[in-house]
Amino acid sequence: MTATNKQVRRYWVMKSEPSAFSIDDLKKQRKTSWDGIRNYQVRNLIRDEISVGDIALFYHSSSDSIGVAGEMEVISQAYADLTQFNKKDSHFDPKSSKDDPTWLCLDVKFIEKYNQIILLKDIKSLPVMKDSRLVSRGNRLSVFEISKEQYEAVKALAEVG
DNA sequence: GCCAACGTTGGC
DNA sequence: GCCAACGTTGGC
Repeated sequence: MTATNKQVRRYWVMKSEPSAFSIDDLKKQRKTSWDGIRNYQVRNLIRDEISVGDIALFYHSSSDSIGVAGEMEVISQAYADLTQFNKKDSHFDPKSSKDDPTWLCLDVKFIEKYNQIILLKDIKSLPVMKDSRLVSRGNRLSVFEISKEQYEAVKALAEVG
């Protein structure tokens, strides 16, 4: 066993409607289970691609100020999302079984809330974001990857304020 | 396995 | 609240 198993940190965007769960909610709770994912592409991403230690931008969608509200860190691997088994939960999935759960979630912890939301319209003006899902119309993935350069460009917008 | 209909997402 | 985009479902 050599000490060369350190992974390169990857960067993600995770979307949430702030009326359901916002950066302020995460700040208060310090960490949360990012559950309710009901899209196969996103499930496969969190299962196969996202690692503990990765960074995710917290994106507020469908709200008065659409954009990136802050940052969080992934603190667990993917595991079974319990809401799929709860009949009273809006994410209940009658086709899923406990032996072979269809849906997964993972845990994230609060890192930072930006002083102001980095608005989508400002993100769109960054050349480095041109081909990102973040600015593409009709992007329905609630979790997707961005490059380190893109992450840094967005973060720089938060710092100039 | 194709593809039209349907349902949901999400920016405006 | 509208509607375009697009993932999912279901009939064939």
